[in-house]
Amino acid sequence: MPKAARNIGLRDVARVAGVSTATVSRAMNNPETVSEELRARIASVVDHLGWVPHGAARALATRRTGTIGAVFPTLTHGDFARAIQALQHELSKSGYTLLLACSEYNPKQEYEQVRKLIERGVDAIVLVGEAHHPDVSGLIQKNNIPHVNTFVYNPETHGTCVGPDNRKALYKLTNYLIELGHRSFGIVAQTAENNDRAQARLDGVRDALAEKSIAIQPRHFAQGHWGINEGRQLFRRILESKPWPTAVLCGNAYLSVGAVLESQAMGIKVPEDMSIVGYDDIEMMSELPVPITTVRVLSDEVGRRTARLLVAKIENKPIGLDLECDAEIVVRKSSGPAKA
Amino acid sequence: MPKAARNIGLRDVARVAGVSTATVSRAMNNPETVSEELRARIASVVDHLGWVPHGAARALATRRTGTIGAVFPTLTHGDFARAIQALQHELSKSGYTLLLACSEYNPKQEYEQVRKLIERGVDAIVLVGEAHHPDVSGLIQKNNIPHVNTFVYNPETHGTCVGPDNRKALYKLTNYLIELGHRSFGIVAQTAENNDRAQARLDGVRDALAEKSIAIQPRHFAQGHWGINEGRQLFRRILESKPWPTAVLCGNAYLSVGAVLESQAMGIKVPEDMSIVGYDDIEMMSELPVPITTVRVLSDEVGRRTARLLVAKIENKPIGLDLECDAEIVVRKSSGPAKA
DNA sequence: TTGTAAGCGTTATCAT
DNA sequence: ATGATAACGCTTACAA
Repeated sequence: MPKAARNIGLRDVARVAGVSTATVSRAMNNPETVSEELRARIASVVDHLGWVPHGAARALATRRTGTIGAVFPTLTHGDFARAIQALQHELSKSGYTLLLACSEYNPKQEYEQVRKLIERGVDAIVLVGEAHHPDVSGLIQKNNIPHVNTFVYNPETHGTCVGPDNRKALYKLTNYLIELGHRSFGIVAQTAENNDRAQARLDGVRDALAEKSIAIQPRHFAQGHWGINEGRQLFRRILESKPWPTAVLCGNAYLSVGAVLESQAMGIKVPEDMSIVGYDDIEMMSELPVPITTVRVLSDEVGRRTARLLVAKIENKPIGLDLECDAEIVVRKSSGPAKA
Repeated sequence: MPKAARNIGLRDVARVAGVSTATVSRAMNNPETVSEELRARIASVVDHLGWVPHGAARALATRRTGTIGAVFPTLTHGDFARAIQALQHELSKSGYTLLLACSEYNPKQEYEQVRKLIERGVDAIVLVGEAHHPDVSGLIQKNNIPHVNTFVYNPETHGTCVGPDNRKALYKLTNYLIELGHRSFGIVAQTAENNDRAQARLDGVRDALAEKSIAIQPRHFAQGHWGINEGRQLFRRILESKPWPTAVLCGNAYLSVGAVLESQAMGIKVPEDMSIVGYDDIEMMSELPVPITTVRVLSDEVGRRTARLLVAKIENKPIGLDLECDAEIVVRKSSGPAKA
């Protein structure tokens, strides 16, 4: 147990200022209901004593903590990091603070984190994706906590999600390649395990191909996680035997960077011999010798809108906000017409 | 104001289980002091009622929140993100949660964030660097909160910092280049404004050069922030007029990637015509066609050790831990002997 | 406009 | 081993 150093409290301020505790409290939270004179006197005492209100006590009394909980799969992906930063920035404008946790793509861990966050009394919860541990939604419901699923948009669950429509995005991207004449595709996919967004993107590709009766050969399909080196390996595996696909779709930014770097190392001409496209837009993709065609989602925008949506929910205000974020195809040099 | 839905509380559990509130509390926090029978009965009631303890109330009673506050300049730099993730992971093992804020390299904002964190009752605080707003240390001291400065190591402030010795790291790196015969240096520096680590690194370079009476020509010194594109521009600016330096030191990973990509675009042979080195090690640096020599700091390790140090401080345990993190020079193809 | 006093949901100190 | 009960520091009816 820590020392018993009685700290400065509201009562001390009240005593020194010669007013009641209620007045000090009001002076802090509803200044307009306190006479100017007292307000000034109290302010100076607060300053002089260096009093910092005790959040837990306030939380206990108001039943609100001013704290928002977020569980992200990882913080090291640039898009999540940007979203978190924007989320944090926007929330702090409204006086909220971010309580951050990390699930490491593990649903059980996500559940535990959510539980902990609720215990900490968060006023709302932010998650990524719509696929969660079966008990998560029950937990959130039971405690009656506003929540938002990010990086997904699903018309059927409107109002609870903010992000791009992953399926639609890759449906569009695939059709763009089909229009360029491509008929043979390779996929360097991000594993869809515990990742409904990756799954949705894969579905988008498959839907688009199915409409043209194009099938993907098993040997042209490779799955991995994340990382330039992994992208290289998977890309190489797809090209193990000929004939090669004329277009390769990559599941995320880093996989696509790896694929393009490997293609260069192998002496493949991109896009003349082969088109390579990615998902997500990180700076590197436009700076490489062969800039990479990709889908750009403004992650900061996801974060910002999530923040606004949350605040609206917490404060029971109307949601005047478009919850579907654009997923724009950015055409760069790595894609072109299919080789004749 | 939110609805008044009286929630399930400790008293409800006590009532249903037919014991006192004190016993329930004990059963939760010191199970060994409660008879097996009651413990089981209480556990089942807790489960059945779906009771989640109220953190704020607990915090009010114990004067501890189980929450650690951290203020980082940004979350989008890979090294910070990794450190935060490791920090979070390690802290959660000991039952702590991370309250995260972002200063955006703005000291005043950092101060505000620290203040807010203290108000939220954090048990300890994590900052980056040792240069803070003048009032920060007073605030922390006054509230008697354990704190750690990360990504710095300074023997003079031992026990309050965890990280690499930035000055020493670049002193070593510079000497490595000097030993390769380089005498004319260019610097693509990270601006040192509000960034004592960048300053320390710059000092390391200058100290090493000064020992050999080497001066840097003003036109060979460029300063920027972060980003591949910025690295390109600054690199190009340094090469505006001849003679060129034979070695270019870059202030961070992205600046060095930009420099190397630009050197390739300009047809400069690296390392034959020029050596280029960076600081920090991100995956891309080893995957580029010309892998980049750099200084590797294990940011996860910084995060992990910070967590352990904090927990030790909070719980008044001895610190059995090396607080200086290695900064290892990783030699790759981008550096070599100076051109004759 | 200001003061009084009853909570808010736990923990911890006493007794028993 | 268990129970009563006083904190913990603030907010907020309700009274004045």
